[in-house]
Amino acid sequence: MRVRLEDVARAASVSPKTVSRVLNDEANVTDATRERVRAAMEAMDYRPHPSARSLAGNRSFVVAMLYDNNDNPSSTYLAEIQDGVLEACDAHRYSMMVRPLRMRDGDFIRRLDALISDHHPDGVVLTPPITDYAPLLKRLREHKVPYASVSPQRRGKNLGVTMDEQRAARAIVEHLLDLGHRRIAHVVGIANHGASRWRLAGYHEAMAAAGLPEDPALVVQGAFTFGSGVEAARQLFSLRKRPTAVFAANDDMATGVMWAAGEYGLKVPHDLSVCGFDDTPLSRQLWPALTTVQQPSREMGKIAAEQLLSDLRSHGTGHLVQVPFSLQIRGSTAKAP
Amino acid sequence: MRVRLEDVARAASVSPKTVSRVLNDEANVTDATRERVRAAMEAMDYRPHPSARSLAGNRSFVVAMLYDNNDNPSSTYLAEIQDGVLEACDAHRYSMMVRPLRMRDGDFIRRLDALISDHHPDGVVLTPPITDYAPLLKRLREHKVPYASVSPQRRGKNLGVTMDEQRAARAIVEHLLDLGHRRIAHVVGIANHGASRWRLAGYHEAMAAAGLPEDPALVVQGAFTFGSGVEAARQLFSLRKRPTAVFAANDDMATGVMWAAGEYGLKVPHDLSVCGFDDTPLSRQLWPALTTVQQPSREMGKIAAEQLLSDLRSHGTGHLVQVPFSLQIRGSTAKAP
DNA sequence: TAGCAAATTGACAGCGCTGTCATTCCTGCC
DNA sequence: GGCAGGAATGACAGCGCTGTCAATTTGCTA
Repeated sequence: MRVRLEDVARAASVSPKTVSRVLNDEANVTDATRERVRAAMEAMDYRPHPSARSLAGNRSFVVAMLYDNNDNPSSTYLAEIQDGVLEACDAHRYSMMVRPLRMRDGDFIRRLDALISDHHPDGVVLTPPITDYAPLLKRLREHKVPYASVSPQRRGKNLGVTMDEQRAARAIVEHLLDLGHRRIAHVVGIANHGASRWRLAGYHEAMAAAGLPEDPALVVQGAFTFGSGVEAARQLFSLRKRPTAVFAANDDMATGVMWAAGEYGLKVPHDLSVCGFDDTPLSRQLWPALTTVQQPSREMGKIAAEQLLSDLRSHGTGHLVQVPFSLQIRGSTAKAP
Repeated sequence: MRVRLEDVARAASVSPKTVSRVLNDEANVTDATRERVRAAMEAMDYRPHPSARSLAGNRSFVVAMLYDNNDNPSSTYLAEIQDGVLEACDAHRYSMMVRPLRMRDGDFIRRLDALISDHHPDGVVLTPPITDYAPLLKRLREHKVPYASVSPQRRGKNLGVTMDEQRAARAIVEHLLDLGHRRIAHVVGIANHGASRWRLAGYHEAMAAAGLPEDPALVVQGAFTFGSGVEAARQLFSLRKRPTAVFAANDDMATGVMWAAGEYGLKVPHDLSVCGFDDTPLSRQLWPALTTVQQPSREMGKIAAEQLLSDLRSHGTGHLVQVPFSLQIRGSTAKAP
């Protein structure tokens, strides 16, 4: 039979309420008592019943991770964030609930309301690109459901985690500049995504800092997919003056660029340098391996969830954490021809 | 304030217990009463409190989806299954919990036990490759937690969903044979995975049926990844007598094969036909688009969850459903040179 | 039309915890 | 040594629902 809090209380010779206090890390328990209760819990392998805690304590121990599976960056990216969030939730004995929401759907808010009234999550983790969708944020605030974001566009006093993508993008373009490239193209991601904007801004910044004139033909729209990378590259390779390097806003598109290079008989990196962003597993499997920016997605998911949980525990302790990036210089970039 | 069952009862002039009966689709309620209660629920937008239901009814309304994120087929595949499972759970007002478990880790069973004692899932959905891991199944039975599987290797009286992958593999190889190919290679997936075995068996079957001699050099080991596809292809292209067609056990490896073809100056499909398996989004983005077998992963996840939920509701009503496959003949395969 | 079984409905306790508030146990200090 | 005041602990009700079983109504049969 299940071990209950009452059983632990009896074993530790205290009242159930005291065990509850220890369980919830509440104040006003002497160290000796706390230790005794802890030992009893341990010895009996006590597991609190989440539903009972939830019912009595008016909280759910559930964190919902919201994402947009329509307009999403890539399933690998989301899967990694999910893993990170899950790890953090696990560590704090929270459970994670995942929730696809399609921003473009009319019933977006209705589905959010349903999530909240059906499951009462204690908090929510938002992932790109829905970190900055105003109606969503408004609704969450109305329901008083705290949230933390992964790579939000607006950096306010909100919780979550970011990376300085603009500086990272600038750094990778500077790497190309250092290699002697001057005609450097950029394949942009989906418009309105923060990722697209920051990476483009970093590209502009690096080019401007190098005193290079902007050639609008070298900035091509993509959509974060392999296919869009192929198409963007075809446009670039059809120019009278081809670029000698392409910085794609993510690895999938960069892979598409490398693919298209093959079609045009361009050898990477001899004739063309290519770099991406994200450091997906794919980038290491390519040949040559892709120069890219490591974005620690899993870690970022974990941090976002931790900030949320910390803030749930004691309001005001959550922050917006910035994680460092690191360039992964690999075989796909080389001296300009 | 929250609408409670009691409020609905008052509005419908019945006892709380009767509302509960309607909520749980129990027998012995007159149609008139049932209707009246339903109307009241609707009018008041009543949402039962899952924790209260769970606590009183000794069930959790939670379905856990277990997967191996170490040795997994691909995150896209898992993400699609997850979406399907989630859809089914939502429809039945269950919540879904995801759970990575590493089969190769020593604490596999401990983590499973923790999942069960912490969250008490009413049922579990298993995904490849952990659908047939004996210690896992044993433990689930010991805990009396019902499970349904996606593509289990053993077809017993268990619940879940399958596709006749062997016949699908045979069909796609026959497609190559129809195009006049005789030297057809196969890139195998991770050993022990059902998917690898069935697809290989289908390949053998088709070749044998066509009366073609087996050339062991044409069967190369891969690992379901893009990179392993590239390497396998390099082996194949280094043979004195190259294959004219390659059937890779999944799309990622097929993409790798196409990539390697470029390295060797082989034009797809002119010099080499390539086909894959899964019909991932990637397969349509490639140029030429990949001939492959459509595996309706999302649908399969949904079906597996539905069978599980059906069986939870009334024991014995869940089945092992077989879904049809369909060949997606696209640009990557053509007449033998 | 009485009489009985089956169908329908309801009363009530209790699932395992936590919030509230009362009680007891310590301190330090005059 | 006695007492105020805060720290530690406990008693008890109740969170919102369902299981059990009792009460009532209904539908038949004789």
